[in-house]
Amino acid sequence: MNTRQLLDNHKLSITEGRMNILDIFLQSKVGLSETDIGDKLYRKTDRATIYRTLKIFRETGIIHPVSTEGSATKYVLKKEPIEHLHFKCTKCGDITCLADIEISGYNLPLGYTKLESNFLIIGICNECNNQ
Amino acid sequence: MNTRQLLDNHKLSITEGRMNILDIFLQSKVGLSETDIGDKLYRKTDRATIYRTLKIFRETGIIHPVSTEGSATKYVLKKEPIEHLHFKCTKCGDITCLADIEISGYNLPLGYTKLESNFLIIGICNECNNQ
DNA sequence: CTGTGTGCAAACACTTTGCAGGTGT
DNA sequence: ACACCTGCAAAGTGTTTGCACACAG
Repeated sequence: MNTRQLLDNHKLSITEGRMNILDIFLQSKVGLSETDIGDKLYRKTDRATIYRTLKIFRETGIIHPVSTEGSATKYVLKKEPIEHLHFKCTKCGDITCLADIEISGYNLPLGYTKLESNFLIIGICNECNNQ
Repeated sequence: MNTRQLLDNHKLSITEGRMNILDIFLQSKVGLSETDIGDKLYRKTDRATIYRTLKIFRETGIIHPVSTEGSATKYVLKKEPIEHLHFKCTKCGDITCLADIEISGYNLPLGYTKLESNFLIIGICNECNNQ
């Protein structure tokens, strides 16, 4: 998936800054916060700009938040709309999508409407367990 | 459930401040943040104290966080250890436990260990839908 | 050319920390 | 009496906003 294409699909103008940030998401397997992104850009991009970009990416559905546990909000690229788990490792701090695990078998009470969902498991990841 | 008893069960010393805060949790059906609690105490209690109390209640397992979406962390009393849903209404902002809905039917990948979990649905609650 | 994106600076919201004095056991 | 709780003040993060200039379409 190409960054230009992705921005265009979501009707966003194509700027260098947005492509850089999108690139970082495309290359990351874990959830990213403003700070994570700023670091990877060697802080050459203003924080306000990154926050604004994250907001727009979120609103247009390019990314979605996976966790805010404890501190900054972390985001990942939006995958298929299947409900799936996110996993936060308390040792390394990384947040990953367990996209192959689908959640099912629940019904909301009468009168409730679902817009979004976020299923987070907190624990120790495979890599940290094998150390 | 009595506040004194509850604090004692968790080996916490019984102070007026803690009983007040615990009372508020016992009487609330929705998740509460520091600000929510401070307001209900007419801001007679220092913010730092409330934050410290929330931290201790969380560490001892009296309460657990249900959402931080957008802003302050909200907590509810810990119920049975069954995994259940939390629901955040985007209209009224309230967060409630859907304690009668149990989540099941998923397995973590090999090597992953679960410590905690937090399943949040975001949408419109029954009351807000009927307005 | 015109609207939108960006950097800078300031402000705001949420949370934590050190210290001195007060309270629970 | 001693440990722990609390208030106060300050500081530390995370995030948003107004404005002037720069850039994309």
